[in-house]
Amino acid sequence: MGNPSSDGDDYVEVVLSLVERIPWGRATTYGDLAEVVRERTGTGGPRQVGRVLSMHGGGVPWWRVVRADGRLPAHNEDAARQNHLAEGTAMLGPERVDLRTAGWDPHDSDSPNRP
DNA sequence: ACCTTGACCTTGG
DNA sequence: CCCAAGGCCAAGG
Repeated sequence: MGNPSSDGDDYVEVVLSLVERIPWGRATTYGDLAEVVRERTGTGGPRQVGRVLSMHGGGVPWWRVVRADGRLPAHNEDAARQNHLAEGTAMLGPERVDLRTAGWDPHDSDSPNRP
């Protein structure tokens, strides 16, 4: 049943809950995340995911969400880099996550993937 | 209702 | 690899 409080809050909750599930040392993209969120809430896109993280990302590992090409978030690249370094995330360059290895698909949030 | 902005994506040169 | 253009979705002025 729906929580009639507000759809906007629901959207935010869905995004944050998914971001919290991204495993240590892995990463996913705004686009893939938005795709799953859209299936659950019926709305939103990559930019909306970015908006949510910019406003409410303080309590979740936001640095594990990167752009489609693996580049770090466009406003906190420095902090993101430090976190990935600490997590030992597979990187291609100093500013790019290796999604081929560290990529995590929010669709398969139940099982491990991409060894 | 129109226009601008933004933690985006994809394609083409 | 770098750059530009068009598309996309919602919020705020």
